[in-house]
Amino acid sequence: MGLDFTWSAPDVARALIGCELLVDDEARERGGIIIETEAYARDDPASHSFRGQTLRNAAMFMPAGTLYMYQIYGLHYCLNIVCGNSDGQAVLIRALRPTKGLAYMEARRGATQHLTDGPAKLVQALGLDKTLNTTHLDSSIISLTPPKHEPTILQSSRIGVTKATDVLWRFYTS
DNA sequence: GTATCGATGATCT
DNA sequence: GATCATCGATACC
Repeated sequence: MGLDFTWSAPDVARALIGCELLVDDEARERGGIIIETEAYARDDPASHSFRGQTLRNAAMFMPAGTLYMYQIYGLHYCLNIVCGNSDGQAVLIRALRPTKGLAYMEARRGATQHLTDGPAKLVQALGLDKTLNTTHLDSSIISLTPPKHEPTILQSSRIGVTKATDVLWRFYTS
């Protein structure tokens, strides 16, 4: 069982809850348990892919498992994993529960609280940058480990979007 | 604890 | 010129 990124984005978003996401390069291993995700699809007014492929969202139309990192509000970066069949689907990683590399992440964030409780915060804490965009998970410094036991999954409408607010594609666990 | 608001710049219309 | 898949500071409860 586990997880197949060629699944639809909502299925992958649900399956990612409880997985441990670790980043390991020559500096330090750091990461945590994924506790919040959001799915975005092709025919989805809230998705970057809704109006078709552009330079920014090109990664979303690449094969499943490709990483999509974009800059938002001119300041922050967010991390997505592409799903489906090169058809404009992706899952936004919104929050982690830190498990490893606390000191590294505290240094990256300049704080000891709220290290990874937001999509841009976790990117900063993990020390990721836009060079990961369009690269593939399997050849990146990021690894994913499935949960030992399925966590309790809750869902809601997506955060910070004004379109398709009736779609319950935010998945999280307490 | 919640609410509001400004920062800041790439992207798209 | 408008729009952001956000965050942090501030004010208030």
